[in-house]
Amino acid sequence: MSAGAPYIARRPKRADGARNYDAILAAARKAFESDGAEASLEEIAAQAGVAIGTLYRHFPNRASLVEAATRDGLGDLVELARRLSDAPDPLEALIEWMRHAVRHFSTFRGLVGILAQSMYDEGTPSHEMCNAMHESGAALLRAAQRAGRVRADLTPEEMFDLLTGVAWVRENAPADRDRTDRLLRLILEGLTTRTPHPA
Amino acid sequence: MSAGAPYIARRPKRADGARNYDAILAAARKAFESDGAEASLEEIAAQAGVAIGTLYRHFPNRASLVEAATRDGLGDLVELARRLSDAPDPLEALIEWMRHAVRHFSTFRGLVGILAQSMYDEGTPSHEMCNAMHESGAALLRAAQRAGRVRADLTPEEMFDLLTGVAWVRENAPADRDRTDRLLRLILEGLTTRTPHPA
DNA sequence: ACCTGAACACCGTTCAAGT
DNA sequence: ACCTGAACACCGTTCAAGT
Repeated sequence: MSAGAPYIARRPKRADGARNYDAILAAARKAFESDGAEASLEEIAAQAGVAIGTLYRHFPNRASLVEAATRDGLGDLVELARRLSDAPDPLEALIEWMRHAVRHFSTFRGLVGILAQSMYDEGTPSHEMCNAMHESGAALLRAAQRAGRVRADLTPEEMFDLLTGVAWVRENAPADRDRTDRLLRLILEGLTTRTPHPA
Repeated sequence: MSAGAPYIARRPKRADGARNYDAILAAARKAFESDGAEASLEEIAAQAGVAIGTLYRHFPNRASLVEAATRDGLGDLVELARRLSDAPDPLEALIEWMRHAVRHFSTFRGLVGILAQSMYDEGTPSHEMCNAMHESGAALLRAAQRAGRVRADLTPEEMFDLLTGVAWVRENAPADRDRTDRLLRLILEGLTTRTPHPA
C-alpha cells in the first residue's frame, strides 16, 4: 500500500545545513501554532531566512516537517509514562498522562488528525514514535485496570479514540480551553469504577 | 467582527438556473463525501456540467455551498427532536437523537469542524440552522435531566463538545465506523445516573 | 553537501463578453 | 437573469545552476 519507508528528516552534520535545519524547524513550529498544520511552506522558508528549495531539501514533504516539529513532544509522552509507571496510584498516574496527551495532541490545529492517521498507518513518518507513545499509554491503562480502577473492558484503542476526540475539541475551542479539562473529567467518571475492585 | 450577513444560497426561479443549482448541489454532495469539505470546486463544476463561473454565481464561497449541501440534514435533526419530544422514555429519546446527530456531523470529512464553528460564530451561513439544531438537542437533554436520567450538571455545550468529538473520531475512522457506537455508549454510561432520581 | 530562485503546475476567484 | 471561459493570483513542488 505505502511506497517504501516514510521519509524521516535528519539534522545535517555540516554547520550551515544544521543551522538552516534548526531555523526552519523553529519557523515551522511558530507557523503551525498560528496557522495550523496547513501553514504556508513558503512563508516558513522566508521566516527562516532560507530559499524554498532549502526547506524541501531538508523536509521533502509536509508530513516530514510536521513529524520533526512534534517528535520531541511525543518522546516526552513516552518518557512521562515511564516515570509514572511506578506511581503509588495507577489511576492518578493514568489521568495525569491523559491530560498531557490531550495537550500535546492539540499543540496546533490539524495535528491530532495527522497523529490519528499515524497511529494506524505505517506509511507515515511518525508511525514508529506514535506506536511507542500508544504502547506507553496502554501500559498505564492496563496498570489502572489491574488495580480495578478502570473498567476492564476498555481497550487502548477506545481510550485513544476518546483522547483524540477531546484533543480535537480543544484544538477547535481556543477561546476557553479550560473546558477541555471538564470534558475529560466527565468521560473519566464514566470509565472509572465506582468502588475499587481487583480484576 | 463579521462583515455583514453571511450569504445564504437560494434556489433560482428561472428553469436553467434552478437546474444548474440542483446539479451543482448533487455534484458537491458526491465530491464532499469522497474528498471531504476541501473538495475541488472546479471538479464539482465540471461534474455538474457547468462552467466554474456558474458555480460561483450560485455559491459565492465554499461555506455557502457546504451550508446548502447540509441544510436538509440539520433540518432533519430539528424535526427528529420535535418527534422525540413526547417519547415515553426521555433518556432513550436523547440517545436516539445523539446517534443521529453524530451520524450527520460526520457526513463527510471536515463537516464537523465547520459545524462546530457555526454553532458559536454568527458570521457563518449555517449559524441560524445550527442554533435551531442546538436548541432542539438541548431541549431533549433538559427533559432527560428533569426525569433524573442524566446528571443534572451537564450543560448543552458540554454535550455538543462530546458529540462533535465523537463525530470527529468517526470522520477519521472510515474503516470501522461501528466502534463509534461503542464510544458513544462508553461516554453515555458516564453521563447517565445509575439509579433514576428526580432533579 | 548544501543553497538559490526561476519555472512549472494546479487551483481558487474574478470579470468582461455573451445569450 | 443567467452562463461561459479566459485571465489573474497564489502557492506547492521541482530542478538546473551555483558555492
